Formats: sequence, structure tokens, C-alpha cells
Amino acid sequence: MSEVSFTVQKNELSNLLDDCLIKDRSRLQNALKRLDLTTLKETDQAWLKWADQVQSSIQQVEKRRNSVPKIEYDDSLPVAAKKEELVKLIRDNQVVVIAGETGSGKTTQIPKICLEAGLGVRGRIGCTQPRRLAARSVSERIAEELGGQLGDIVGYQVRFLDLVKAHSLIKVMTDGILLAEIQNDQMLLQYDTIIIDEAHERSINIDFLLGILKQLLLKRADLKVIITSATIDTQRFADHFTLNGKRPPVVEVSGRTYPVELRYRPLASYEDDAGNEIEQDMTIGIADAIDELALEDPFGDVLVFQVGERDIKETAEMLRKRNLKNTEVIPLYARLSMTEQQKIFKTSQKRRIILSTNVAETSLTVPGIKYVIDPGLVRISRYSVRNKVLRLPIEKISQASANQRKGRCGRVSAGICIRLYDAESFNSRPEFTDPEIHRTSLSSVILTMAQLSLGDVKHFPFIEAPSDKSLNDGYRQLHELGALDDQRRLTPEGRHIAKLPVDPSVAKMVIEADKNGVLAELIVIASALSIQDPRDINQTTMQAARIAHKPFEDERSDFLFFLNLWQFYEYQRRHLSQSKLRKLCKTNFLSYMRMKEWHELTMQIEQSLKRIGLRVGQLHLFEEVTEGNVVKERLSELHSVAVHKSLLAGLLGNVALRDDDKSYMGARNTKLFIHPSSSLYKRKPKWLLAGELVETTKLYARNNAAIDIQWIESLAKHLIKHNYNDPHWQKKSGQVGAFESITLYGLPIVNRRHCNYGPINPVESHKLFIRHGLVEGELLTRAAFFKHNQALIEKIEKLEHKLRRPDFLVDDEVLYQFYDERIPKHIFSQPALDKWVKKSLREAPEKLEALFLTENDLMKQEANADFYKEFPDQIQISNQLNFAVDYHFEPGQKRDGLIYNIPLSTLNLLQESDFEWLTPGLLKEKTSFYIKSLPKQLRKQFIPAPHYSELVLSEMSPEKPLKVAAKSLISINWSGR
DNA sequence: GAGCACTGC
Repeated sequence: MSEVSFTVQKNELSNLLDDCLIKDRSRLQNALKRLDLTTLKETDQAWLKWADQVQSSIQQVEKRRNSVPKIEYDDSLPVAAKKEELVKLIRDNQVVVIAGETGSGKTTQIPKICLEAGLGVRGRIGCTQPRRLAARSVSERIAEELGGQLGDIVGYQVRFLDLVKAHSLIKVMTDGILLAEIQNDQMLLQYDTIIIDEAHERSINIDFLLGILKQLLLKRADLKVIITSATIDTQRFADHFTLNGKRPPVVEVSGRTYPVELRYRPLASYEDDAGNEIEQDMTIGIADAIDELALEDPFGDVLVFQVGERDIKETAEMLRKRNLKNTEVIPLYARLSMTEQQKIFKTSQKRRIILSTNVAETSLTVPGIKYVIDPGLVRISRYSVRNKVLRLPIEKISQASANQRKGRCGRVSAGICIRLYDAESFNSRPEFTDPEIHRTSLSSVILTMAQLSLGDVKHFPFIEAPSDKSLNDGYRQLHELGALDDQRRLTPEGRHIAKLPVDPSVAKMVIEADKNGVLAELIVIASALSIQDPRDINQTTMQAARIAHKPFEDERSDFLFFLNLWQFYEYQRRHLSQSKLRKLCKTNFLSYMRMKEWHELTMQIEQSLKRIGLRVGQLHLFEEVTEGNVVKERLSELHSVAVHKSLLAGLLGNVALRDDDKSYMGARNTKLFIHPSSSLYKRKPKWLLAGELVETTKLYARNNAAIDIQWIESLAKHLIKHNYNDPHWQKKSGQVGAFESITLYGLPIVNRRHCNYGPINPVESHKLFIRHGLVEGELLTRAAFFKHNQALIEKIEKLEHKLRRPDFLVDDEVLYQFYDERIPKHIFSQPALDKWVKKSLREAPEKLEALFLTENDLMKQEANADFYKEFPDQIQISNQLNFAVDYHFEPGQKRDGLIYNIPLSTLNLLQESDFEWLTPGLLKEKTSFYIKSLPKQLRKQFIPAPHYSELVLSEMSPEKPLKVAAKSLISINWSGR
């Protein structure tokens, strides 16, 4: 042991750190750097403190080394035979790939071999398992073999349970736990060895870990990594961990198995009446295979793989009808209760036929199986990037999976595996099952990577990179949740979402609930959505279960069912003993284990929220409502709205609009149906929020709620598409309006709502404002420039009228240009203009001055003197009477006060010569005139067509009579035309 | 009128 003493050469001090715990090293190294070695004295406090810490760390290492027990191996295990070789390989290589079938003992023996190689002392040996149950049983076995108690030298950690001590040398955990630890300790400094077991299963967790470890190996030369896998695809792991040209060794450890005879028995097919080839029913194929096996051995236990609960039930029914002698049929699937699952571990006097889903291929090992019947199918989950929904199709299993199933017999003696397909079918299948990373949504992985700053996901060293499409969809989902911004950077809210131990979408609901004041409610619901359904229902108990669960239903939403159930159960949980609680669960068709996990998850979420500074209050009290003559307690409408708004924030892609009696239209024009298990199945609200969308035989919405579509707009600001129609100038308000329609993923959220268009499209509104408001003069502003300009325009218009020349005033386009150049682009309404005018008056009056039009600006041409002569402002008739002449285009707009009422007698006195004043200009084409007091009959003839110009004569000296001859009038009028 | 199996800050 190294002594920490001042006599050690100062330049050798850092060597002492090699004997410290790995997790202490960098901290001590930094502290050492801060010590000024040139002036350091033995009595300095800084030195004493450092020396003390180093000493303590070294002592802990020593203590750990001494705690390593004597290691013994079960020599019957194949891996024990390779012990020496493995110890050497692990010492000499940073990464070792170990391949071996079940029964080789690799899972339990390799951690021991690592101990023997001197590992586990300066840091722990971490060993991951894909499942919690496996983590527990593996740690139990290792602890037992090392002669200690679980939770001492060997500890284990799964969700909700941590049995690891500071002095534990080996820590067995689920891969999810290790992944979670990386968030707090990216260097994994508590470990000197990481063993990834069952790497061939290629779960998303494993693939993610393999990528992280590859990066970590470069930063931690002292870290050992061991990958163990079934003997499939081991080269891929070796390729993945080839660093700087150094390829890790691959060791194969033989399994301890008996030979399995393989028989292909494809289903017979026949032709129906129409000549179509029909494949024989699967249950018949299974029955035939059982018969075949029974002929040779009526006692050996048979394992039959099935795709789901319903097939299991069908097959069980078929077998029951066949009345097989001395036979026990046992169903097995994950949703069964623990006690029912335990049946497979009980030996029976009878022959057992176990009908199982894929659980028996990977998760559970059914003991004593001699025969396997493999129909070659599996229900697999695939996330559809195109439709953004989860699908559960039935597919042919891969060759690797078929071989794994085959291997489930032959563990106790020689066995037979009957495949209900032919060798050709087997050979045509893919070699390996598609790894999960290719089948699942990547939002969660991307979010974690963003949070850990692991760099661009596209360049992350995945063992098999996900497709760009799939990555982009992951980014899209996180953007939908507001966890990433438009530039794909983590938002502050995204940081919070990443900190919660649930799916990003569920985490979003919880974060949103804090804003809506229903955090306590959402934790309960979010937890329920994250665990497996706590209802313990199977086909036979379904009816009774639904009756038992009826009191917890809420016609508004399936989500509130969970809240109601929680209220009921939480009270009981606090007041009943565990055994009574278990009983309560049973009578209410609830799974005790899942109810417990539900509770534990709420606690865990609450802890996580505390860490990000959010406090969870109490659940809101229920209010009493009367339904019919039943008094019910339920969440108030106010809080229900808050709850569902929060849910909606995490499920914006799961909104649907009722289409017809049965179906709904979902996002991106998908057709979906309410699942029959939903309490909204019959009610069918217009707008639906689905907790999850899963495509099986149809696209089903499960866990639904009726929602108000108006909630969506504010939540989905970053997603909704606006469509504006018919922008128009509104004279009264001096603003530009339009009609707005909104869609979310193609669903119509708002139809033709009137809106203020200015802020939405300032450019177009600015144009409309100038065109209609300023150029066409519809503005009601008091701005001086506008009043001035309008007056000037009016004046020139009058001139035009008078001169019968509508081409003096410049075109509207010129006016438009004038205003457009001078009015800032951001002004698109009268209020905005008035504000700007007010401000400019103070700060930049020259801007306003520039807005005053001059005649020069408005006149296309000068009206020359001849024009004025031809269109006089007054005329004199018979050298006696002066009349003012007013010019305007529209007949009907007469200046009544100026028009002289000429008596008919006077008219008759007028001579033709009295009209000499009619200038050529006045007699131009389309020019005519009339005198208002012409007799009606006559007037009819002379009144010009409405668009003809009109000349109104008004008397300047009314006391003198006007003489106009009717005859002359006629001639003038005609010549005028 | 109905869904495989796992996992976690």
C-alpha cells in the first residue's frame, strides 16, 4: 500500500492517485494542481486536507480489495473451462465480446471472472440486464455463489428499488438504470467495468448504451467493457468496438444443450369452390403437431408459440374440445397475473401444453420443455413514420428468432421442434430480427442526447444508424412538444421534459399541468398512462370487470377513470393491510403489482419535479353531481378542462374529428375508430383526444376524451396553418380585415373567422391601407397633410370636370407611389398612422412636410390659357346677364342654390344669338347642357344620358330675365352630340 | 366490438 507522506517526491504525488477510487481521481488531481508545490510545507492545511482525502480513498480501495471473496466456479459450466483465457483477455483488452448460448453460465460467471481479473476494486463492476426480473435473479445467483447476502458485495438496482451499498463490488441493474445514471455522471466514474448482457436483443436501450460506451472508451482508457450475447451477429459488436484499428477479441463459449430435431410441417392448403388457395387453419396445424408428438411421447411437455391472447384462447378451446388425455393446457402471456404466470414453474403429473406469446422466447424460461411447436409468427410493434402511429402487425419471425424458439427445448434432454412452415420459408426469412431502433419512435433518445450534449444524432456511433426519416420524425415530435425550437435546440421546457422519467409527450402534459394548476391530477394520470394498464382483465372476466369498474368511469373522458380509480384506491391503500389490499385488487379486477408501480411512479415523478423546482400540491376535491338519481363525486368541470388542456399539450397529433357514424378523421387525413374498451365508444363526441393511437386490425384510439376544439389554437401555435381569404379595407375602423381559417395537421380548427389582417400580413395590409385609405381618400384621419391633399385633389378634380378632361389629375398609381415612398412600411392602419404622425410631429416634422402634395405633384399637365377660355367660370347671355358656371360630371349633383329658375316665358324670348357664349369647348362631343326649368316635355329631350357631362347655368344677376329659345336649344344639343 | 414484449432520470 502506498503511504501518503510528505517525504514522497513531489513529482510523484500524482502517482498516488492510481491507487485511489476512480471516482475520486479527477477531483484529487485538480486539488493537487491547486497546491503550490514550491512553497508547500508539511503543516499546511491545504496539504493536510489533500493527503487526508487521498489516504481515505486509498484505504477504501484497499478495503474493497480485501473484501473480494474467494472465487469458485461450477466446473460443469462451459464458461468455467475458459476462465483462464477470459481473465487474460479481459486484462489485455479494453473491450471483449463474449458469445454463448443460454446454459453457458456467462451471465453469472463473467462478473466473477472480472473480480478475479482484479476488477471491481477501484470502481464497481456494472452488469446490465434487459429486464428487472432478470436483474434480480442474476444478482441473487451471483451473491449466492460468492457466499454473501444480496445487497452487500453484490447489489442490484431496478426502478423503484436500489439494493446497492457503497462497498458493493458488483452492481446488477437494468440497462435503463445505467442509461439514467449517465445523465448524472457522463463518465460513469463509479465503474471500472461495464458488462452489457444479452446485447443481441438489441433493444433501444442497448443500442444507445453501445453508442455511448464507444464514445466513452476514448475518454476513459481505464474502463473495461464486456459485451455478451447469444452466438448471433457477434462480428457486428466487434466491428462496432474496433477503435484505432484495434479489434476486440470475440470469445465463444459453448452452451450446455442437447440436440434438437427439427421438423418442417407446413400448413396444408386446399382450394375452395372458387378455386382460391386457402391455407389450413393454424389451430389445426398445432393440433396435428401435438398429435404427431404424442404418438412418439405422450408425456413430454410442449411449448406452443402464439401471437396473442386471442389465439391462445382459441387454441386452448380447440384442445379442450379434443379432450386430450392426461394433459394440462397452460396459457402464458405477460398480461397474466403473477400467480397465473407462476403455474409454468410448477411441475405436473400430467403432460403440459403451454400456449405462450413471445414472452417465452426472451423473457421467461419455461422449465422442462421437450417439444416446441413454432408457427413462425409474432406480433411486433412498428412505429410508422409515415402515419405517425404505432402499428402492431403480425409478421414472420426471423431465422435468429426461430432458432431461439427451437432452443427453448433441449435444455433437459434431447428435443423436437416442429415448425409449421417449410424450410424454404425459413431460408427466405431475414437473418435477424429488425432491431428496435429501426422500429420505434426516436424522440426520447434524441431528447436524451440533446440533454447530454452528445452532439449531432446523425454522427452518433450507433451500431446500426437509424434512418434520416426516422430521426427527422423524432425531431418533429420534440418540436411538436416544444422541447426543441425551430433550430432543433433544446428549449428550457425541453430541459424539464427530459428530466421526467416518462415519455416526452407524457412529460409535456405534466409540465403543462403546472401552468394549469392541476399538477397533482396530471401526475396520477401521466403515471397511469406510463405503466401497463392496472386493470386485470381477460376475455372471461371482461364482463364482470366492466361492471366492477363502472363506478370509476366518467362520461367525459377515459383519463378521468384513472383519477377516480386512484381516489378510491389511495384511500384504501392507506387504511388496509397489504393482504387486504391484494384482496381488494382481486375483487376489483386490478393488478396489485401494477397498482403499486402506479403509486411508485407518481412518487418518482414528484421527486423529479421537486428537483426542477415544481411543487406538487393536493388533488382538487371532487364535487357532487347527480346523474339520474345517482349521486356521484367527480372532478369539477373547471378542473376537468384544465386537466384535458394539459393532456392535449402532449397529444396534439392525436386529435380527431367525427367523420360519420363510426369513424373519425385524425391528423394527416387518417381514418380512425374509438376502441370498444373506451367509455366514449357509444357517445362519439364531435372532437376527440386520443391517449394513444395503435393500428391493429384498424387504427384504434384508446383512452379518449371529448375536447373543445377551441383549446387547441393557443396550444398549437407552432403547428397550426393559417389561411387568410378576402383581405379588405374597413373604412369605419381604418384597418385592414380578412377572413381566417385554421387547420392542424389538416383538421379544420377555425372556419372563416373575421380578423385584423394588419399584423398578420403587414406588407399586403400596408398596400391596401395606402390604396384605399390614402389614395382613394377613405381615411377618417385628422392629419393635416391628408386634409390638405384631399382638398387639393378635389380642386383638381373640379378642374377636370370643368375642362371635360379627366386627365389632369395624376393616376392613382402616382399617388400610391407618393405615399408609399413616404409612409413607413410598418403602417397599415389609421391608428398606426395617427400614432406615427403624432410622434413625427415631435421628432421629425420634415417627414410630415414631405407628405403635403403640391399641384405640381398632382397635375399631369398645365391647363393652358385656351382651356380656361373655353370653359369659363362665368358667362354672359345677351350681353346683360352674368351666370356662374359650375362644372361637374355627375348629373343629379346639382348645386341647387345656384340654379336660377327660369320661367318659360323668359325662355321663349331667347334668340339663337343668345348662345354665342357657348364656346367650342362646351360644344365638344358628349357635351350638352340643360336649364333646369325647361318644361318637363322639353327637358326630356334635352337631358343628357347619365354619364354625359352637364352644364349648369346659374344667374349672377337674378333680377334680369334670361331669354332662351327652345328651338335654339334643340339645335345646340344636337350639334353637341 | 378488441393489443406483442420489455424498460427509465
